[in-house]
Formats: sequence, structure tokens, C-alpha cells
Amino acid sequence: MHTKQTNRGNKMLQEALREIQRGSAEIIDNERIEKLLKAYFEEGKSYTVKAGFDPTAPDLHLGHTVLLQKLATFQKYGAKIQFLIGDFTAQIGDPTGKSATRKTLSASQIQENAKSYKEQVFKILDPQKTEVVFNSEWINPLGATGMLSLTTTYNVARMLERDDFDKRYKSGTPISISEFIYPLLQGYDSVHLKSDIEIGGTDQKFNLLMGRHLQRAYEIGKEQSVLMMPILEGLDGVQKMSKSLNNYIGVADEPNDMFAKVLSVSDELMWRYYELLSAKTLDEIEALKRGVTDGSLHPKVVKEELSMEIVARFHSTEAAKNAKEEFDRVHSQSQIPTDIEEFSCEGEIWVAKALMDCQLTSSTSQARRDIKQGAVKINQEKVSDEQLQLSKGEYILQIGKRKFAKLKVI
RNA sequence: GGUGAGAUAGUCAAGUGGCCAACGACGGCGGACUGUAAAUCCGCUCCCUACGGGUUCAGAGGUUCGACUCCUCUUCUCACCA
Repeated sequence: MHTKQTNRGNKMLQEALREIQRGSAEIIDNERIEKLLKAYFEEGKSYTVKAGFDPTAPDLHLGHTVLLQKLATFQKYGAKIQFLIGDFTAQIGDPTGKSATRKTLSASQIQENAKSYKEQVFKILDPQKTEVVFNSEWINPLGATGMLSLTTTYNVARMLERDDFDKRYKSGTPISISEFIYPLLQGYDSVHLKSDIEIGGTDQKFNLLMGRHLQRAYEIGKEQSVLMMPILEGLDGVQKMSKSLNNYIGVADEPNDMFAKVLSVSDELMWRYYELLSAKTLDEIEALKRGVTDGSLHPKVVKEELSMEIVARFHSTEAAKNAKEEFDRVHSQSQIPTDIEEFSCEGEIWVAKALMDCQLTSSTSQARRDIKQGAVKINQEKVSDEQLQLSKGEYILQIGKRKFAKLKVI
């Protein structure tokens, strides 16, 4: 009886470890993570996992949620999350990966961004097991003395070992002193919070290790383990997901958009998204993979499931269901979407002008080209005459498969 | 501070007096095929009611019948030297 229970406990521990390691790029001091989990399963002891977020960019996309997903997994296995908003450090700007000194943000801007962060994260995290903290809280009281003693724990030569600093130093691009302080402060957060584990992106390695270094230097009696997650690929499947590359899925995207975007990723990338974004267990995902391989499951169905899961997370199950129905209606049955943006104009209007006014094209030249290529439809009928004039009435304008507008000519 | 190289469309990158609205690649858009997947194939990709017109090749001038191409100045980037 006793051994049986231990075996089961052991099995649960192994599964928990598998889920925690899932998708990770690198783990430093994995043994400690194992010990913490063991203590949780055997004695119900909790531990802390820290993750820091820079409130510099106001809009989150799925790339950011990879970390949140991992935090949620930790919560499932007994962790208390220290959700750190780097309001103080944001004033400096993380130098990671930057080739030039970053502009600093105003305090009010940071506050605003921090607020939108909080709104989004609890769609994934359990608020009961999350502590939201701001690092200005303990960095401000540090004062000049505290700051000075912090800087004595590290030296310039080692700081310059960092790739990005090294490049900038060699090329003569300015590095401000405050940027040197950034990693120190981030590490100091771990000292103050006495974190057991810190997670972050692979690009944060240097900063994350600084936490270990400082915890040792300040003799707090532990050194945090570090778990690094890879940077999520964007819709193209190659480059990292980012707003500037326009290959992102925003957490605030409309349900229909979100659904369509997820469904448009390649089959290969779909598994990556499953691994890093889905709340499904590894076993469940394995089962889906097997289904696709042996032909019993159509990849599209599997992808739809993922799309639904993601839409449901950021909106609602109902929104997800509607998004799927809408998608089927428009694309599988090539019907017209239910809500299309409406425009109106007075008097007769030339098609090319109409397409531009409805924001379907950027210029009349582009509109003409689209017509020439047979991409334009009005009320489901292909348009071939570039000179066509639209008289009074209502029209559904369409370019390609995805762009629609309703135009009322008065 | 000195010297040399460079700045071309969303990005990279040809063009070094007329054939240049500017090769090519990538991206993007559209079409075919599909599962709005990937892969593949084809077309389009400055603006203008257009077999024509207008504005482009860092910015400002100049030479010339004519300049992205030559000259001068300015701004910025890169490399080497001190």
C-alpha cells in the first residue's frame, strides 16, 4: 500500500517535470527545480517563480504569452508566481539586443502600460497564486548607498563580455552607465524577492544569471534556478514574432482575426505553437500528432482546435465558436462575412475610386491592377471593366478572398 | 582631427551620360492548386480615369540637348589612420 502510493507520487513528479521542461531552451540548475517539486509533492511546500516584464511595449502578442503559459504550468505544480513589473528598470530600458541606447519612457506611460499588462495576464494566470510586484518599491529605497554597494559586486570587464555591449564598445557606439546598471538591478530583484526560480527568454540569459550571481553575493542562502524559453516564431515561421515584422497575433486581436491568423500558420509551425502556447498536456498533443501521422485526423481539424483554444483564452468559448462558424461560412462556403465595414458616398462613383475610399486599396492604380487581375468582385460578380461607374444603390465590394467592404451610394 | 568608401523603391541589391519608373532577390498582393497550410506554377508591385501624363535614385545647387550616372556644397553611414 505504502509503496504503491510512492510510485504514484513519483509518476506525478515525473510528469510535472516533463511539463515544466516542455519547450524550454535551456535550464540552469535543473536539480534544484526537481528538489523544489519533490518538496511540493511530498510535503506540500510552495516555492516562488519570478518573471519580469518591461512595461515598455503596451501591446502584448502571443510571443509574450509563452512565458505566461510556463508560469501557469508552474502554478499547477505548487508555485507562487512573482509577477514583476519593472517600472523602475523601464526608466533605463533593457540594453539586451540593442545596438543603441534606448529612449527612456515617462513614468505615466509606464504606469499605463503596466495596467494593460495586468489586464491581460490574468487570462492565463491564476490570480490567487500570483503576486504582482513593482520593482520601484524596493529599488527606490535603496538610495545612493545601496546602489553603490550593488555596483561593487560586478566589474566592467565582465560586463563587457556581453555580446551586445562588446559590439557597441568596439564600434564606439555609446553605452550609458545606466545601461550597465540595468542587469544589476534586475538581478537585485531576485535578491529582494528571494526567488527560487526565474524564467525568461533566451535573450535574457545574461540578466537571468545576474540574479544567481547577486543572490550569492548578498548571501541570501539560495541561488535561483533559471529556465529560459525560446523566442516564438511569427506567422511566417522563420522570424521572431514581433509587431514591427507584422507577423504577430495580438492578444487583443478580434476573435475572427485571431482565429484566421492561427489557422494560417503552416502545419509544422502548428506543433510549435501547440508546444509553447497550448494548455493541452504533452500526452494529449502526442495523441494528436499520432492521429495526423496515421491519417485518422486531418491536420486542419487539429489546427482549428488550437485556434479555438487560443481565441477562447483571450475572448471566450462562445467567441471561439462564432469565429469558427464565421470562418467556415466565408471560406468554405465562400459567403459574405456577417459584419463588414460600411462606407457611403454621394452621387455616381468610379469603381477604382470606390475601392480606394473603402480602404480596400491604397491607390486607384492599385485598384485598376486588381481589376485587371480579376481579383475584384461586386455583389459576388467579377468586375472586368475598369471604367465601371457605380450608380445609386448598395454594393458589396470585394478584393481577393479576404477584403470586404459595403458601400452605399446615395 | 586626417584619409578613403558609400547613401537607389517595404528590405537587400544592380545600374557609373540617353535603351531607366530603374536588372535581380526577398517580402507583399492577386490568380491556379488546396485545408485561406506548406510546397509548386503564373501575374502584379511609385502616383494620376492612363496606349498618355506626373514625381522619383540622401538634400541643395551646377555642367549638358539630356543625369541615378559628371562637378560643387551640405547632412548622415561605414572603413582605415592618429
